[in-house]
Amino acid sequence: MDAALAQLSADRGFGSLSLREVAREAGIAPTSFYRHFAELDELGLALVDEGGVALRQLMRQARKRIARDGSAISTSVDTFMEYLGNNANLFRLMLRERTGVSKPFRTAVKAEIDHFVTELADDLRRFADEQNKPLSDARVVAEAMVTLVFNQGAEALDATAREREELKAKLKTELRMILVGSQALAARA
Amino acid sequence: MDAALAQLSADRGFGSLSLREVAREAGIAPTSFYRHFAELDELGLALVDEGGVALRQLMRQARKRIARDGSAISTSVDTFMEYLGNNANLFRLMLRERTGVSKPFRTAVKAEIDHFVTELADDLRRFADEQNKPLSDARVVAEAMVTLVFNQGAEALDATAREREELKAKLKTELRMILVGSQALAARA
DNA sequence: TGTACATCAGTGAACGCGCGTTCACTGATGTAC
DNA sequence: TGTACATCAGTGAACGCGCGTTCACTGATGTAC
Repeated sequence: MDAALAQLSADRGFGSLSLREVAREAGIAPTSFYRHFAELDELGLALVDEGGVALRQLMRQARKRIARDGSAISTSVDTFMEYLGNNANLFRLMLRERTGVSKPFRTAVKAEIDHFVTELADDLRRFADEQNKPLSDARVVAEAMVTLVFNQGAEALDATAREREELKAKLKTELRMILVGSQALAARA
Repeated sequence: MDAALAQLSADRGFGSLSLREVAREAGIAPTSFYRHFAELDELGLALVDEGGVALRQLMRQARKRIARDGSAISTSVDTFMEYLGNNANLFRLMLRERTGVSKPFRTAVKAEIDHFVTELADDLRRFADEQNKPLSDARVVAEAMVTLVFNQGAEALDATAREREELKAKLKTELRMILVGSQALAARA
């Protein structure tokens, strides 16, 4: 699994890996691969699972920091970007396969993201209650936020440190617009 | 080019096409391919150009309809989805290669989308002036809108008619949140 | 109008290559009695 | 504690396959004079 991850990059997707390449990188004979997985996709799906674990860790970490520092949007974005840097290839895999060519991959990644969206929607509702600022369509808000975060994340992966900071600032602005917009729509209704 | 487009689907990306497959579909010998393009990627980039043309048509069409029917967000989303249906594989290509594995493709698609974002930002500013409702960060608003539209578009491509309607409704809500949010942020400043 | 020539899209045979997968086999480690 | 056996991760040789690309060649269409 490490060997496969190591070969991912902006220019190498999981789909372009061959079993023989992965085995070479892992330092084993191609035939030995079958001792561990029935086929290459099985390894890929195991990696997606790992990605899901990383997402749940990320969420717990963000919650902890928000409880301590406040500033939910800014703290969340900072935490996300930090995780992105530390697990670059795992996120690369998730981001790419989300809209990739293999249905099992798309399904698996979407399930992980869906779980993430659900948790975020819960947090948003709780947050809205605490602050007494009602939100309209919390689930839709959460989906839009996650879409924007993941898309900017994909850009950030291959950006310079300077560009990364700009992306973070832009992303925070976008999330604030959605949050404020949702509050405004709730107030109108 | 038609032969290549015809082979794209949810489960077939451009990257998984072989020159021999395309030639077979086109009804010519593999060697004849070289009479038209130096390599397969050259054909792909020609298709991305076609996609850019479709995007510009889409924008003109949407402007015309908005001038006639009003309701900018709703009309734009409807027009986009209609185009999506009529040029499914062209959009599939753009959506996939935007974050794909080949740098020339990513660059080409991003250039087309960037152009689209710039035009949308102009429209948003003009619209804000006419209605006398100032916007904050029109460019950021346009980018967020385009990100959401394209992502929902990718989902819509393989959805049933019923799911498509839900996606449209959700997308309109999301765009409204961003627009209203941007107006609210401008009002606060 | 005829003639000579250039261009152009097409062809089939052939090449070397990396691929996924099968097979029968090896030797180390773990387990039962 | 010793012995017999099972399990497990590993191996190299071999297979057939589809691939991109080259080559020398064909015949139709377009162009110059």
